[in-house]
Amino acid sequence: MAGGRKLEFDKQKALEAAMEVFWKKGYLGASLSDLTEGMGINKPSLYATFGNKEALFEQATHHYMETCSKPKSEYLFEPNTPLAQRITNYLKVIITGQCEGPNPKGCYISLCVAEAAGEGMPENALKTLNAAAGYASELFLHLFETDEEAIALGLNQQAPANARFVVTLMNGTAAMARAGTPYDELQTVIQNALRGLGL
Amino acid sequence: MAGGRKLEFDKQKALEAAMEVFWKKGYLGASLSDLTEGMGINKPSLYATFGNKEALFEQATHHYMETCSKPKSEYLFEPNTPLAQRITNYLKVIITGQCEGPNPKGCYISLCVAEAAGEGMPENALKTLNAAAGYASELFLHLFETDEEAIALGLNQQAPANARFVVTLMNGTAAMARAGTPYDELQTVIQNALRGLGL
DNA sequence: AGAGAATTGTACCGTTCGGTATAATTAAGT
DNA sequence: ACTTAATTATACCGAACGGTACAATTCTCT
Repeated sequence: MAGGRKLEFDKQKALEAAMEVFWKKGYLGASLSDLTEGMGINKPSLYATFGNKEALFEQATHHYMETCSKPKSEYLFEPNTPLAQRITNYLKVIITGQCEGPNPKGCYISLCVAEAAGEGMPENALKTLNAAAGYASELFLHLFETDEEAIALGLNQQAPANARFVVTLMNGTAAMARAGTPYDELQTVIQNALRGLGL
Repeated sequence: MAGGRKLEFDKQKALEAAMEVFWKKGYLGASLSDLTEGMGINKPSLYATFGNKEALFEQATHHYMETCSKPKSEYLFEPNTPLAQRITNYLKVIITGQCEGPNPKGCYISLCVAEAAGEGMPENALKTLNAAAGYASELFLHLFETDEEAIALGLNQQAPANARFVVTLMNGTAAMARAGTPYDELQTVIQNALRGLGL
């Protein structure tokens, strides 16, 4: 036995960088040159560490869901907080993530799903993407179906439609953010959304 | 003097086909092979007739706005029709266009704007695209600021925010439609949208 | 019929694409 | 020190990219 040369880069940092490249360019739009440059490594290192472009995309997508998407859902289930306030807090942090910070504008998933409809995306990347795309819908469906206050307000009666409305709006804010709309202008749609839900 | 060989294809039909290719693939995502195949012509014919890929995109975008986008706005200004009904009719035909018919799913402009944020789009294509992207916002801004019933309802007081809400939602339905959501499921957001506006 | 103008198909240009073979490095274990 | 395992950089692969030169074809006008 004998251990070889050490990795000269941080695997997590490289994955984070790959996520940002896909977030900015999409899957097909991100070239290997874009990726290796953003990650600060060479092609052979990329292939040895992550497999290939498709496998890297799957890992980057998983990383996005775990670090950027899922953590924000806690705002929806904060105890001792009215439903309207929870949804407001959630949408605020979602829109903030779409408009501000060091990451690219918009939503990683929304962008890649739009890209995927044009065909040319490999099979496993598609599967990973579709699984991620369903997360927000199921989140709000679960909220409207099981939350005590949501039931009291009757939001559970049309839970699928209500969930679709919120998810549709979040896809819309992602598109607007990507087009350059700043947070201050986009944040106002939250009030309209709450009214649209009857809150 | 002397006229040469006749064009063997219908220029308008070819432009229509190019529009569909860009609608499905985006600007960068549409290769010349995609375009020539969809249009049924060869590359030299394409370059002789439309200039180059960028010029073809500008003409296809213009064609989209004139034939798909602008005609639908008449629903917003139909006389002797309540505002809520006009907006409902407009959104219904918009969502129908995003979900059904022979064209690709979603919105041509919304897709290309999302693509443009990833850089790599040439300058003139960007300018054409940004001009087209502002159309819907200005349309609803004008509606909420000048429509008699809108003013009576106070929608003119926050016309920019109300217009942004509707445009955001339409970008959202475009994303949902592109992801495969059928018309029947998407149409329900119209009611939420009207409530969100206070109608 | 013949000359000139325009469109056609084919074949090609340099560049970039995703992916890899190879050889030079760097480390650990004996 | 020496072997072995792992990572590095360079250079390359066939294919596809946007775009074009060229010759053959098809037309109008004289």
